[in-house]
Amino acid sequence: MSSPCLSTVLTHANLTMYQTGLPDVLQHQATMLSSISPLQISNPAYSSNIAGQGYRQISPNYWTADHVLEWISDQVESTKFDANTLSLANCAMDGSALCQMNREQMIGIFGVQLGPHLYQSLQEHKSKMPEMQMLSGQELNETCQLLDNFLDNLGQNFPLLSTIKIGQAEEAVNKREFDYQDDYDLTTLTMEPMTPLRDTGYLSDNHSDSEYSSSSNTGMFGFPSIGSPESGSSESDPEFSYPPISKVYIKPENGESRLKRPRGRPPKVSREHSSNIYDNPKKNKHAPRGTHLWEFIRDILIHPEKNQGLMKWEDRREGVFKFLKSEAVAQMWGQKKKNSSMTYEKLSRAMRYYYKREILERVDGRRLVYKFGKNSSGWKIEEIGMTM
DNA sequence: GAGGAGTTTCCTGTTT
DNA sequence: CAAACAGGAAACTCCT
Repeated sequence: MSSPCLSTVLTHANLTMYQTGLPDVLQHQATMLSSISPLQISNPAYSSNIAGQGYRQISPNYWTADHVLEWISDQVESTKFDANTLSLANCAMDGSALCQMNREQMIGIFGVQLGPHLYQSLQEHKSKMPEMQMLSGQELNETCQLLDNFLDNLGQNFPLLSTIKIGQAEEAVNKREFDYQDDYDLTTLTMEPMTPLRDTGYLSDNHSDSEYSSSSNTGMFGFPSIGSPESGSSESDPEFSYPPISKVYIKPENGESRLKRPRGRPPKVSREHSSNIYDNPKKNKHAPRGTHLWEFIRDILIHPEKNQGLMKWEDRREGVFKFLKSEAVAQMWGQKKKNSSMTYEKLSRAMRYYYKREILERVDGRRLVYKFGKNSSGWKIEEIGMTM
């Protein structure tokens, strides 16, 4: 995925966000928002995604990565800038990251032509939303607190959710049980029937009802960071972010039961219950095209705010990296692919396929360590345009 | 509808 | 001994 046409990807991102994603989001919001206070709803980070109104009504600080893309797209159009010369990896950031950049950095990233224009535009947007700028500290804190409580409650039914840490909220909220880095440990989780994670290897059969039925996503992380809620942030991944609140899939609509099989080889149906794992009519387990594992991994690595101790660079220049929380990363990948039974075991198999394609290189003798290969892109400091 | 890409799942064996 | 690694095989979805 070296450098796809920006406009194509932007279009894709918007499609994903506003067409594909919206019904889900709305549905899920309808379900969830009753438990969320008006404050949360008034939080621009929320409303933006609920309404899909784009970045204009929102302070740049709260732009999601999709908003940023949308904004860049508009600026590209208005300046008649040739988007093909833009690296999408450079656009993969959310509003808060964007706002931290000074003019020179923007020029460095977006070039002398587009950079100043973007900077100017950003300042204008900022000045239009002064009150939004004030919405930090306490209000954000309260929001996070509410989310915290909300998740606590939710966590009673959905154990994994209680392990979620709200992206940037970590600064605003006391760490406590949210602290993903410290507390998140899949091995300690009890997978209730609804979260059919199997750490024990290949006892794979009973994803049965749970995995493919209504509360299917419950075993996943479920939260966007406040700064980049449920939106995309990279070229490869319009949806990339810490995942949105777990979607609570309610029911098949209008009886249109699509018996969609999950992706990949079906889990063995023998051992315990060979129930209808495909009974669930609603889930399409396949993520949109353009979502590749290596890009997902790369995006975690190049976005420290999203990394949160999941992975680290061993050798930044050489592209050597290490999984620190392998199962957590696998869970996130699974969340992204709407597959709650993803494990590091499976993820690593996919990683190994990259050796052949030279997207990754083998690092012998080091566990959980991989290296980007010559057919990967978007991770080098020069490509990204800023130091991490 | 065929075929390819990119996984996902399962499995057996090996290495750390 | 457990966890990670390796890689074959089959199955699956999405896309062209």
